[in-house]
Amino acid sequence: MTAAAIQARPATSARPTADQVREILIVDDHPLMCDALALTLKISFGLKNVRTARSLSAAVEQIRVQGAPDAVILDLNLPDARGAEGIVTLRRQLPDVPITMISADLEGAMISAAMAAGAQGYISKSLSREALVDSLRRMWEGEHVTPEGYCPEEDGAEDQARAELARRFASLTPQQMNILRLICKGKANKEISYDLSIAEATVKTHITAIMSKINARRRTQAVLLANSIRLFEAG
Amino acid sequence: MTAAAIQARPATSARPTADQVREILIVDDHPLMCDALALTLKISFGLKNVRTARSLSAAVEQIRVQGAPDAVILDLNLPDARGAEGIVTLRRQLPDVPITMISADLEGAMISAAMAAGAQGYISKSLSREALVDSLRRMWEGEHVTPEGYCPEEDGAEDQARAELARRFASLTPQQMNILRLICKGKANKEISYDLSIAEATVKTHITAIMSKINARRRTQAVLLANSIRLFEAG
DNA sequence: AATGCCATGACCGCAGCCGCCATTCAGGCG
DNA sequence: CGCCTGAATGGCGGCTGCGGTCATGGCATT
Repeated sequence: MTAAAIQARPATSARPTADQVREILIVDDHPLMCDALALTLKISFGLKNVRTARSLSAAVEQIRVQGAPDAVILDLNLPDARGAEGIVTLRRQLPDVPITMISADLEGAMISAAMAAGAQGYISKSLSREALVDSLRRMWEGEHVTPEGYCPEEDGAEDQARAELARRFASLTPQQMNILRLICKGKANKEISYDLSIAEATVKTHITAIMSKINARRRTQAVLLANSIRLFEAG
Repeated sequence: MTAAAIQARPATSARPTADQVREILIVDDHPLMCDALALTLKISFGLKNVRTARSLSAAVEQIRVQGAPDAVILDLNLPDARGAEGIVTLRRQLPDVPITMISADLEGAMISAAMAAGAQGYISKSLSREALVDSLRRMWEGEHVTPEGYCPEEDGAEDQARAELARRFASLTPQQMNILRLICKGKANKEISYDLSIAEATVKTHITAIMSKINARRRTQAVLLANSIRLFEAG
């Protein structure tokens, strides 16, 4: 499955190069960081088309309207998506586009979660311009890039299982993701139905679909699975 | 409640000293580490009474029979207790005894979890003899000792809330802890009853008691609370 | 006698599974 | 072009069984 996804990249060349990246999308709610990144990219890579979005939902909508970019830079902590949710969601729309995670938090567990979810790389917000540019170029050439201090702790099998799990979560529809998020806050079906202004019966139906997709039987298992790949961070 | 527990320390001196530590208990399933620690302690502190236990349950039983030691050194990964469970359990029996966590894993989140659960300090297994002895002495004098690279990220309020939560978990009875552990694996009541060879009705009663103690209403909330202080690590 | 832990069965509401319908969108075809 | 169709998504109510509460009792320690 993994190999197939990688080979699905349009075969303009056996090995992608950074030159192919013409249009990029930055998703970050922090305006300054957004501008700084955009400027750096324009200068260092000569990019003209740098798009930005302030939230995950805005990014999704923009991709739907304006089409797919050639690369994405994604903040870990967005107003509507903390944790791996952002990657998983964008992976649905952009199966072949390299997604770079950017964050101030360099905790090992978070990095592995992001990589397992399908990120092309993970870089620190406090990186120097040169290092940033270099990391991005390497990612756009197909390399997986992680911060220095991070050792992959690749058990192989375990990591692959988490990637498979991330793929399952990626198959959830937006509404299903909303409901799962509330489940993972410990809410009851009735509360969820009120929050989303739908009938409790509908909530249950969605939950059944979620369970089926992620291969869980009890809702507690769903919570555990979501937490195991850090789908939603504390909030 | 908190103040009472702290003041319960025998008022032999306003400020405890390392000299008061005469008898110590090491809880570790790794025989070599156990022996190495015991030897080091005997030499460096002149201790004669070094007791050992290979599992959490063995430690609990030994304390019940032989009485309380003056200090405890506790491995993070025991066969019957991974994560903060060990601290929480021993804290029940030994509210006034300094418990030192020892582990190879230096992840920040795990350290804060252990400290919030009531550990006196946290030291690495790969520490030099001098550093080890020094850290232990400082802990036994009342100081809270954490590894070098670790910054407490004390939000104060948040950390205090977690400590309060750990105290609540400490009030669980052994059987309740067993049941909570299985709940946190995503098991259904019927499965739990089978695993523990009791009636499902009994399981439910225990769960109600657990919920009441940790202030949760749905079982998913219980799972989230347990995970938030890393009561049980993956297994 | 009193307290704390464990265990049980009966009761009730919610969780999870079923079948069914409305809307939307993409594509095939007269 | 209009129409049909099928797949995907969101939505609903009913049924069964599990999850959570209550009242009760046995057993050990104090």
